[in-house]
Amino acid sequence: MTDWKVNNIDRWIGVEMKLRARRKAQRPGEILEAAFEAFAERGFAATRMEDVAALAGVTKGAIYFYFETKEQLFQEMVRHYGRTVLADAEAMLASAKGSCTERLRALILFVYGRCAQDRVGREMIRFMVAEGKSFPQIVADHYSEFFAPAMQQIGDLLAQGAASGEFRPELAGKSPEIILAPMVFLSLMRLIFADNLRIDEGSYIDAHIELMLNGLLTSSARKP
Amino acid sequence: MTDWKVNNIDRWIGVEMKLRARRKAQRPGEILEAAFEAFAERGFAATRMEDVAALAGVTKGAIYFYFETKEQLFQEMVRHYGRTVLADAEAMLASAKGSCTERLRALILFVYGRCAQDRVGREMIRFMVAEGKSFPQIVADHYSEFFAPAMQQIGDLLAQGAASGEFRPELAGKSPEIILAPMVFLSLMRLIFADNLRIDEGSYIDAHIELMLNGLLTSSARKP
Amino acid sequence: MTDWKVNNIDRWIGVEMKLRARRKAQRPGEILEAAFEAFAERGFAATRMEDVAALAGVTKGAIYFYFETKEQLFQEMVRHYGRTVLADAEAMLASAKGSCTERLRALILFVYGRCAQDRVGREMIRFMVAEGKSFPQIVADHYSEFFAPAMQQIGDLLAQGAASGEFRPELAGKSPEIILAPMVFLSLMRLIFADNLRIDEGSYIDAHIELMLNGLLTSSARKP
Amino acid sequence: MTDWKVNNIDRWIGVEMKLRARRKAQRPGEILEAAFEAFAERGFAATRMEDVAALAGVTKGAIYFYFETKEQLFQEMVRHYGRTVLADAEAMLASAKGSCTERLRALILFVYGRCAQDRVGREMIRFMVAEGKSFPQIVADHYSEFFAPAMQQIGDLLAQGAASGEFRPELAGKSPEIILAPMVFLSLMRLIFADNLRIDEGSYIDAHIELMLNGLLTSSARKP
DNA sequence: AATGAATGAGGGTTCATTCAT
DNA sequence: TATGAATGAACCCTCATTCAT
Repeated sequence: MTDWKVNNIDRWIGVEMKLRARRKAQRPGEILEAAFEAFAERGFAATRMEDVAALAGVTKGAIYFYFETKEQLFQEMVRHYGRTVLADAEAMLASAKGSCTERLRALILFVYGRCAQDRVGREMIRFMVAEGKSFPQIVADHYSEFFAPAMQQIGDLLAQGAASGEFRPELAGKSPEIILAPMVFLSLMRLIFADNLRIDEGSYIDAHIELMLNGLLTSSARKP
Repeated sequence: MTDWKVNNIDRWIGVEMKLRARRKAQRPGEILEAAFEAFAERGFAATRMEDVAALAGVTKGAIYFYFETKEQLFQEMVRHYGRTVLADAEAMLASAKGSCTERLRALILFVYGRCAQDRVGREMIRFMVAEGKSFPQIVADHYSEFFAPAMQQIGDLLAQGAASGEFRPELAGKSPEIILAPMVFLSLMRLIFADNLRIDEGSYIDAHIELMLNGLLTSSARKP
Repeated sequence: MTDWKVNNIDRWIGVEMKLRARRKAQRPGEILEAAFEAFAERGFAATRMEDVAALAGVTKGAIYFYFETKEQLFQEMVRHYGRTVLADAEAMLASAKGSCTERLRALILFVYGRCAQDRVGREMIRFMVAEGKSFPQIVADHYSEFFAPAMQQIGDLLAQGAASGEFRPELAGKSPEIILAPMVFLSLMRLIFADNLRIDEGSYIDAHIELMLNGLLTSSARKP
Repeated sequence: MTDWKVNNIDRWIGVEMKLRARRKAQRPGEILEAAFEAFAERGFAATRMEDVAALAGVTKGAIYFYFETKEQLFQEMVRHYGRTVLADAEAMLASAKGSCTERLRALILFVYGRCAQDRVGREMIRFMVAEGKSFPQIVADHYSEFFAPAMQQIGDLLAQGAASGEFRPELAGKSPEIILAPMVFLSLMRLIFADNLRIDEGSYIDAHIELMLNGLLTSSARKP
């Protein structure tokens, strides 16, 4: 056996091991991605483990090495994709400067980017609507981890604006959800009508912001 | 044989006949109702024909006397419950009087009653979101029969208001969807969070209307 | 009420009653015909009672007024269509005149007409082959009522021919079935290949008869 | 732990491994065999996949790992069992020596062995008769792959015999099917009457051959 | 770690049969 | 007599899950 061969085998083994190790570490993530695509496409009940496996490039059995059941796979997938949103929103808001008007405008734009324009955020809504009844834990988590804090943040911002005289106090105190509603509405329309929806997103967002600010601002805070 | 027996048999026969005839004529409707409840509860794929049958008080086989397949049952159910909404909206709008402001307020309140507060309307949204990809025809129908005309109506009303000087023209022309968005948002939250949602509907609707009108109205049209 | 009306009603009733009476008497036969067509087309198991009913111009329930079960309907149908064949053969043979050669020729031609060219006779073979295992009684009946006596008849005729010096005795005594085999073979090919079978029936029958007689006849009985 | 145990475990593992590997490779064949038995016994429609599975020693689901549908299972089974027959006939005929008379005698005997005495060949006829209308492709295949070439072969042999002066030309040219008909007839009788058929096969075959040759041969070719 | 053959429970659908009308 | 709505037992097929390899 020559040195040449030994060296090459060693090198091959090294490469192979790294590849396998990397693949091994990535497998769960790949499966979660595949699960997202599959469940988003056909819903929980109509998706077969084999669909997920095929998308992930593995076979059915491999999934069961990482996830106990189809239900657990779904739950972990939703949790995986639902994690990061809120933290970013808080960071964004904390670093934002300027008047409450400017910060509200920035917040709305930020959430558009995260929830309406990002497909993942949109599909989360679909999962909540379509499968929420079968997975109450997921819904509860989203409520306490995302929905309630988000409303709280907007409420706080509105209260600040009312205190500073920027926003009309009789509106700012009520139902902060209304501020974000048009964004969720757009997400929903995209979920339902997909490419058939003919809405110019730019002007939709502009109209949304202008209408809200127009309605919220006190006379003195308005531009002349 | 006593009078008692004769009378009771007669009565029984009479009742029975009426019941039979009545039930037979009502069967399809009863099955559609049961299908609505079952599909709304668990989604299309996870609902068994036996669930529907049990809810309708018949056996599995009986459903197939009226509906060819599970898919057809679902489609006819959605069509059945989706039919009447728009006609009413048109009638309402045609008969409405007063300024555009008043008519817009009336329209929003009407749609709340029909889509957000009525469970059927709400579940229709769920069907669109959850099963739309598997039933594109249903989605297409709802787009052309409900969504597009509804947007058209609101757009017309806004244009009238702009022409009459009631609404700010730079807002009235854009994205009429935004006007209704908070209503759809409320429906969606109810679909997802059900009884966990702590929103006072009355003040939510008030805030919605006030904010929208505040945003839309020209300075001269505002109340002093 | 006028005479005119009375007379016409009477006449109508009379006609109607006759029609109904005639129909009533014909119903079982019509159903048996329908059963023959349906069972011949798709086999016993794959034929639905509704198929039979539709062909007979009645509804499913009506069949059960005349026949207890699907099995009984099938059995009575086979019995109905299997009845008449043998009696005719005997009559034919009894009245036939001439040499054994001529009578054999006549017998073969007769059976061709009854079994190979007649669709009913052909389909009987299909029923025996396809459903015989599930209806052993039918098979047993056909064996004792048709097959065995028919073979007996041919055997007798062959024996007569051997005794009279027309037929070679070493062949005439054995396996009379062989004489009729080509006819059954033709039936079978028609059952299987239907219209795809390109066989000239006339020359087939001629060849059959000539070959058999050639084989059977003694040198002295042959035509010069 | 004793040697005894070690040895036995080893042996068990070895046997088991071989069994598994062997069984896996044999599964499709085993299922086809089971399908043959089941479909031959009860017909296509009346046979349940569970029957086939039980005969094959697996469960229902396993069959669907190898065959898409019941229809495909049936078709592949028929194709599987229908394959080899004709090739052998050609080989046999090519290698046969002697006069046309001798070769015809050999051919008839060969086909008896393959079609009448072999149960598989017999049941093929049943499948054609009973299920041919539902599986026209199978029938077409058998016509072009088996029936037509077989008739061609016999026709050729008869023509040779006529050319060589062995066979009477006026018979040899017509309907070669007649030569084989008694064999098919015997198959058919066995299919229908099974064990109730009292025919001595040996003398039946003798009679068949003698009668045919007697009919075919020219005076000069006959034995004195 | 991964494969994939195999299981078995379950669901959609069919259809022989019944029975009130 | 005849209808046809309804039943309920099967049957075909699917698919989550397991496990020997």
